[in-house]
Amino acid sequence: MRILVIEDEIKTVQLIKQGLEEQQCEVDVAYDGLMGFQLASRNHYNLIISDIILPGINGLELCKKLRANGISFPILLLTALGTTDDKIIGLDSGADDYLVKPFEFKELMARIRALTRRSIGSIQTANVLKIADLEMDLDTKSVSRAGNEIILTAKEFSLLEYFIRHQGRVISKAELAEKIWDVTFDTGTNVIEVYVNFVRKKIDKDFDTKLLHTQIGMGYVLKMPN
Amino acid sequence: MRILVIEDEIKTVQLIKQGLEEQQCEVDVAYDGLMGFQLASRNHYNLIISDIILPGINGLELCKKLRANGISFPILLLTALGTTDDKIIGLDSGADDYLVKPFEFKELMARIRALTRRSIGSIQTANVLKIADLEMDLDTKSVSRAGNEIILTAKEFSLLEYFIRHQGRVISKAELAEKIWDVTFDTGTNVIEVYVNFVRKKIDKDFDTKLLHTQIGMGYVLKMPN
DNA sequence: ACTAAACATTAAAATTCCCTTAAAATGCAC
DNA sequence: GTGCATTTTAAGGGAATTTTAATGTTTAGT
Repeated sequence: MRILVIEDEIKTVQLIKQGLEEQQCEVDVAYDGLMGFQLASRNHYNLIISDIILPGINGLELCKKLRANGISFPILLLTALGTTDDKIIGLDSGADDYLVKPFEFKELMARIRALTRRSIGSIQTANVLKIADLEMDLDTKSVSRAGNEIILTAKEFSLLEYFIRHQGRVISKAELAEKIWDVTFDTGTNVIEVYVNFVRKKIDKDFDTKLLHTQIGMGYVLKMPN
Repeated sequence: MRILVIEDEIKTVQLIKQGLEEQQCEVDVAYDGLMGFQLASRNHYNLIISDIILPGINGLELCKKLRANGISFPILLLTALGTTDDKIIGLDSGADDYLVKPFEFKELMARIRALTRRSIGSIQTANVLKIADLEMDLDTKSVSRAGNEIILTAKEFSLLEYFIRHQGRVISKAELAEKIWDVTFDTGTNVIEVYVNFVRKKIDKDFDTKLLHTQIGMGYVLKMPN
């Protein structure tokens, strides 16, 4: 776990750095906003902890700059500015969490765990897409509904995957043709209808609540019925 | 944006639900932990807001159960339990954020924005067009007025979409023929009148304030009456 | 108030869209 | 190449949508 701390107050830095290192984290420290920005741009971190009041660029501008540059790792703002409006400005400038000084160290640690859980978890947890009782495991390429295994062919799998990833959205045949069949314009074929029928037979036929619906003239949706 | 609120205190629910709906969020409500779990398992949400003290399963157990079941959308715990240890327990049971009651509503909204920013890969918009209490979701191709769902066919949808996009402007039949029916000149048909009638039946008939008006000799306007 | 034009409404006709089935083509392993 | 599974094409039928057409109502101008 790599963490960047941006803070000019030596005492706070010491406290955080020591605490984090006890949890086996690698900690980099920047003492002003510019240095923080440079470090964050050049290296990959699991988390940035930043003060708002900083020499050079302040923490809010730093957040915005980082986000504008496409840097997406979690940012926790840690500051003495404690009014509700301060918090709103902080969060809206791109931070993921906001903790007001003085704080208890164990709360900081819990918030750090919450923020970093995702990035770590995503490596370990299985790659499973879900809607209602229908599950799709992208690693094992297996699909099941209500626990019953469903065997799909490659095309059927791609099609269903696209539907699950865009569940709730009505997807036009033109879009499916482009994304699943890689054809840009209609070639007067009905493959899509045939494949929707195949998928339906497998995921919906034996079940009461149908998931794959057609909106005539618009496309298909995968969703729970109302 | 779909949000699930799990809370047994009616007043708090009212406040949150109303505030979120003003921001064009779809809000589902569960009044106890079990119902919350069932809704969260069956549907896809962008965020769950849950109280800790709940009838049935409490908020902490709910978090753990949801995470154990592979449900990964953000959870915000909202509770009166404000000690640091409460927060730590909450965050460590799988929640992403923890807000102590009483809170200012605008802080809740800012935290919601921060939590959902990520999951909405495309912040670009929830893709909703609106006029008065009439809403049109371009993704789900669904339309509602004052919360009541309205089913439209493809042509009706296109027509209404054109009206909403150009609300307040008087649109001639010639323009509609060109934009919606792709014909450049009049073929002595009355399809447009028929379809305006269809749309009116669905969006205006059951409501007091009519939105789709005709300006004889000029065309149609979608607007609030004066 | 009367008339012609513009629009609204309704029902039936025409068409499009989609589902389904089966057969043909393709790809793949042996 | 043969046989099997997958993918694509083709065709028929049914239902929902779209259009036409006929009739009723409102509006604007005289």
